[in-house]
Amino acid sequence: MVNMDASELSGKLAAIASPQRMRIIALLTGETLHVSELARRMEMSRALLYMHLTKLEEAGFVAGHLELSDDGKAMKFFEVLPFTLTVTAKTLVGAVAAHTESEKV
Amino acid sequence: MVNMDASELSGKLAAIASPQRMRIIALLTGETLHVSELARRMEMSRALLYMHLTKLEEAGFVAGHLELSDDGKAMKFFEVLPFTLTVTAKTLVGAVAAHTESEKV
DNA sequence: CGCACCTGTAATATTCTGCTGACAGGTGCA
DNA sequence: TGCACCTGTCAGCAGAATATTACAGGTGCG
Repeated sequence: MVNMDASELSGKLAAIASPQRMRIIALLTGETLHVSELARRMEMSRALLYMHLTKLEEAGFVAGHLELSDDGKAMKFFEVLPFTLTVTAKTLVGAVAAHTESEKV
Repeated sequence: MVNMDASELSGKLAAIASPQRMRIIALLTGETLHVSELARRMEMSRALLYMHLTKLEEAGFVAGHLELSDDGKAMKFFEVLPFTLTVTAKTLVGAVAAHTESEKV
């Protein structure tokens, strides 16, 4: 991931910019939880949580995988993927340049 | 700026997450421009540009100052402020903690 | 069987952003 | 006086993001 495209960078930043999603990552840091449990701790509906998790997963911040518990119940666990995102003016210049570059058909 | 509050961090990220605003910073990097000129290069209305500039200024990425041109016309110039924004899972944990902390009345 | 868990999604309402067009005001110059 | 520049703001609208409710499906347990 040497040079990030403007839209890609924008996607990542937007995904992480939401306070709710920041909380999700904070909760999942150090501890992997399944969706329902996470929903309880976040005090939000599962439907809404799915929306947030999808965005985080698309941006590459978290990963989910289905697991069978001891008593045979299917549970989807989510974990945070290690990441470091650094943004400077220079980064942005590069991203914008890479973007307009890719538009040259 | 040792520890950033969750809402503050969210504000900064949201401000910089927009492709349009990324372009603005890219254009202003190395060269300070006045509003009307910037609007022409961005190919957008001044009203819209003001909205973007306001967000960027509130987030601390750019700064604007009024200047008198040689022929006495008032022109508002904008420049990018040097910044480095690094986000990791740890950063977010700290931001969220700082935020809930500040809510303890 | 009924109950308590779980996953997943569709339809819907609500709130936030981005954007346009129009306005009011200022200066210099022919 | 009229034109070409500039700054600054407000009303309004379309679309995106956010959030809720409601549904359909599955498993184990008493």
